Amino acid sequence: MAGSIKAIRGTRDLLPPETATWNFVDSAVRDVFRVYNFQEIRTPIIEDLQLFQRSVGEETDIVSKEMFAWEDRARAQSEKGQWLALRPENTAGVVRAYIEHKLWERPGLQRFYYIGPQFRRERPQKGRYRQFYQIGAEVIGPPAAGSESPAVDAEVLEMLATLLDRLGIQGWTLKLNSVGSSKDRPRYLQALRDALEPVVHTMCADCQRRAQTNPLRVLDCKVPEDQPIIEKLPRMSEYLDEESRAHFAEVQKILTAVGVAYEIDHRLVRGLDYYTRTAFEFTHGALGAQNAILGGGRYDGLSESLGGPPAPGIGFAIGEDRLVMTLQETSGVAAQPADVYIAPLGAGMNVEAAKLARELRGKGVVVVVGDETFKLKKSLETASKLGARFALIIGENEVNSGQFALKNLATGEQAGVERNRIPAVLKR
RNA sequence: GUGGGUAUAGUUCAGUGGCAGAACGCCAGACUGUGGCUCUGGAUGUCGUGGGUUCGACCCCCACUACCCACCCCA
Repeated sequence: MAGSIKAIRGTRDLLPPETATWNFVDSAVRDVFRVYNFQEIRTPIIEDLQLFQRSVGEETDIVSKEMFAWEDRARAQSEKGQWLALRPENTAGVVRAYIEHKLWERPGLQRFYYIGPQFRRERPQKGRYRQFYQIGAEVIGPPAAGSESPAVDAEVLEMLATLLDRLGIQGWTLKLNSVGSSKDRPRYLQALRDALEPVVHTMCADCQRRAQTNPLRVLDCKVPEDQPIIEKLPRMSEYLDEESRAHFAEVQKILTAVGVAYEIDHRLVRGLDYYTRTAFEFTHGALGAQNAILGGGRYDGLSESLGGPPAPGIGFAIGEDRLVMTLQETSGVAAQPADVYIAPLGAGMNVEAAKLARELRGKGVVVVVGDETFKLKKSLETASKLGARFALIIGENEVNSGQFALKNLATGEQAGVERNRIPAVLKR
């Protein structure tokens, strides 16, 4: 319809039967995370803009160009308005909540997971939306609780591998790198800048820009001509101090021991400023250009940069839209059909149908009810299209005799069933 | 933000400077209370929006918008 209101750019409606796949993913996630003792956290969709400036980083594309942000009305004339933003990711909100509610006072490590919408004002394309959904988890806590342990990193990665396997996703790749601690990073960045300085003018325009704004991103460049240069650039691994090196080695040792396959990718970098040390990405070939199905890493200094106590952590975010996409390209999930379609036949039968439907639903039977004005032919046709297993006819004959006509729509068999036996017959 | 492609029925898509099409779907019918298969009939479109050229534009031109793909960035 021309002129009618449509979903706004970059947003979309998720309709049945596709929503069945989303529900399948959600429940698999809750199942798997539960046995790792992760618990759900729900944070607001709106946050103080500063939260993202101080965590994700003011210079990142996400914060500098892609935020939905606005100034809230001031409450008093003397005050200035507060800048609010739709969350572009959820780790910052979780860490904010951790600090705000003093969750370090709780025993041990905090293990949270979340499932929810995130917002970035990017140009939409395959696997990229302005409102998109992330499934994420965070492990965070005081160092004394073991939050810095490489065992935590390995456990999180192993959990992800378990989840993807559980979902039946095949052909994923785990890419792993260490981007260094806050002590390692400046030394590496300096080395990178020094190495780029004499050669950057021969590189692509994007790299020349990146060399200025975010030298790590140069490693990401896909321009073929630049590859020989990038291969010769210093690697992060050469600039890790002894502690970081041992940490990363231990993560790999455990992964190998538990049988999770990974690839070291020296050029893997993350786009958010808060990441330190272990960084990772799971990719999948079926996704097109946006091939990262999930990404994450350690953020040892994030709590402090938000005004909290030392609380190292590690987390990840799964792009649920992309996950569902790979699932649909491989398997797909069928919507649950109705157990029975009740076809009331003739005046007064809607009442009988409603009574029976209520009883059956109380016993967990999935019931769809037709209408007494429908011709039987139409009711049966609708029942078939819905994929119902049975059609139950309620007409004068049935009410008088007490024998209800129950038809198996797959076999075509039909039999009279006493009213009190109907639930038993319909049980799967 | 940049580039390319696309825009016609609910969906997937044909189409020609001179009355708008197919398939699937939807609705109805093929004698009484029996679906799937088949047959028959029907409805639905301001041909994305706004301008322009023309006797006449769904078709040609311009602008805009949206969607798709890619860059960028990321999940």
